[in-house]
Amino acid sequence: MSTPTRLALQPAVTARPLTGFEQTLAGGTLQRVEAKEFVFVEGDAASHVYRVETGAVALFRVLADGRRQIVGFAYPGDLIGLGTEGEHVMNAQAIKPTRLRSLPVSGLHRILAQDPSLGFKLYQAIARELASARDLMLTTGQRSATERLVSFLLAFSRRNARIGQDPTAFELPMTRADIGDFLGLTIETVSRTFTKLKTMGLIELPHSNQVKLVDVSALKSLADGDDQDL
Amino acid sequence: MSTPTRLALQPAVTARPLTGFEQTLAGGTLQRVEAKEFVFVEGDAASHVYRVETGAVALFRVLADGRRQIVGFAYPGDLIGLGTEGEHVMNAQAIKPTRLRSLPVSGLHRILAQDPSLGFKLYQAIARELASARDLMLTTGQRSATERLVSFLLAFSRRNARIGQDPTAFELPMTRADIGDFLGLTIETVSRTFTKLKTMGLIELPHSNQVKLVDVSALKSLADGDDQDL
DNA sequence: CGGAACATTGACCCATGTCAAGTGTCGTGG
DNA sequence: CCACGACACTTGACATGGGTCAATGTTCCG
Repeated sequence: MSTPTRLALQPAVTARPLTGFEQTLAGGTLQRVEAKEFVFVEGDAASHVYRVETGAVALFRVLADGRRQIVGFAYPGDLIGLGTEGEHVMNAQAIKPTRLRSLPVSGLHRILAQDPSLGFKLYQAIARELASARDLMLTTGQRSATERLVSFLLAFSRRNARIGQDPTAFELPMTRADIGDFLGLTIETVSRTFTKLKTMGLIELPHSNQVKLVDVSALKSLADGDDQDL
Repeated sequence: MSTPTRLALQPAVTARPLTGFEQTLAGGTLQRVEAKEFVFVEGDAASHVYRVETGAVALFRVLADGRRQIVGFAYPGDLIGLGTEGEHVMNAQAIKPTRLRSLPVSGLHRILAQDPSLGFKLYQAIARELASARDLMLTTGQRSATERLVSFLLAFSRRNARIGQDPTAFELPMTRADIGDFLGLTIETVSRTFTKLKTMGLIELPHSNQVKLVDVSALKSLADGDDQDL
């Protein structure tokens, strides 16, 4: 699990941008985290909230026997560390070189006192987070490896569309192992499923981390069920 | 899926009691729902928040091919309908005769204006909800049928302990099908796993819905990984 | 150039899904 | 009070998707 270079602290929760909160956070401290460095680990005191500026962070828990469940990835604009008070229940580890802006929770409380509407905004932010957690449950719950991986790729595509980037070609910041631990599959199954989609002509893989969606509608019908955010 | 007797409306989210909010809700309208009746369905306008007084409610989504993913059960004291604005993304169906107290969302907003701290309370309530959704992901993600079912039973046990009831004997309000759709297993696997636990002498099943935990520590070690709330 | 980390591929096996009876249990109507 | 039907649960036999173990390929970086 590599060197847990702890950096800071707070309960784990991703969330979409949060206007109003934004300005405040803009004043926060900017920090760099190398790939594989931890932002915080389970049990750390929950003292800061972070916004990812560049890079990507994985949020996960580890079971007693070492299996790892990634509960989400945080990309630029996402918040991590929102959630419980007290101790972190989650680990947050950068999966590539990442810049974060942090705000101490104490500061958050100060702002809350000044701007009462912030509480409601936090509530909305975390509600969105909950929705995406439930989407993952849906994805993970009773679907086949192919359905899971395709849902994952389509979620990526949607995210790209939202931020104005090419929804049919993107670079995956995470390894097969990360994807597997996110979707509840093994590395091998993830790999085989990628190969299968490639063979079916639905995607192309110029490099193992670069995905091109060739037949989006076929992919959509493969994903079948609902699936939304992730 | 039986008669969808719609009753009311709001996005789906369970949550633990919520002091302060409590009094307000106490003034809400009390209503009865029969087993299998719907409190709200996907697509309904999200107009009310409910607190379960007695009974139990299942929250679920349905995939295109008919598979059903239950994302949570709401028991007495739990709130449902907190979450998104707009339309429900979830179905809420009583699994036994249930009494609910409801508060229109408009009322919620009015109170929010008067009591700004409520926003933060809502935030905390939903954060707890998120934590339990993530626990379910953990349970569902990469664990065996036995681990899943045992985690489920232990979560029930913990809930009972919390509300001052016997943590070693309880009645399950839901069917095997419900449990299966919650844990991502088939009815048959759920049934077989119950039988297996019984054969191993870890539980007793006086009736199929009545569970007695005989060897809790053995069960705990079977559940292995973390698991918390559910 | 060499080694480490990641990814792919193959062969095999097992847990769980699927299909199909069969067995309670409960409520209703005769 | 019994008989029937509906439903939920259990159990068995079989099929299969994906996990496991192992070998090989590829990419990247020192």
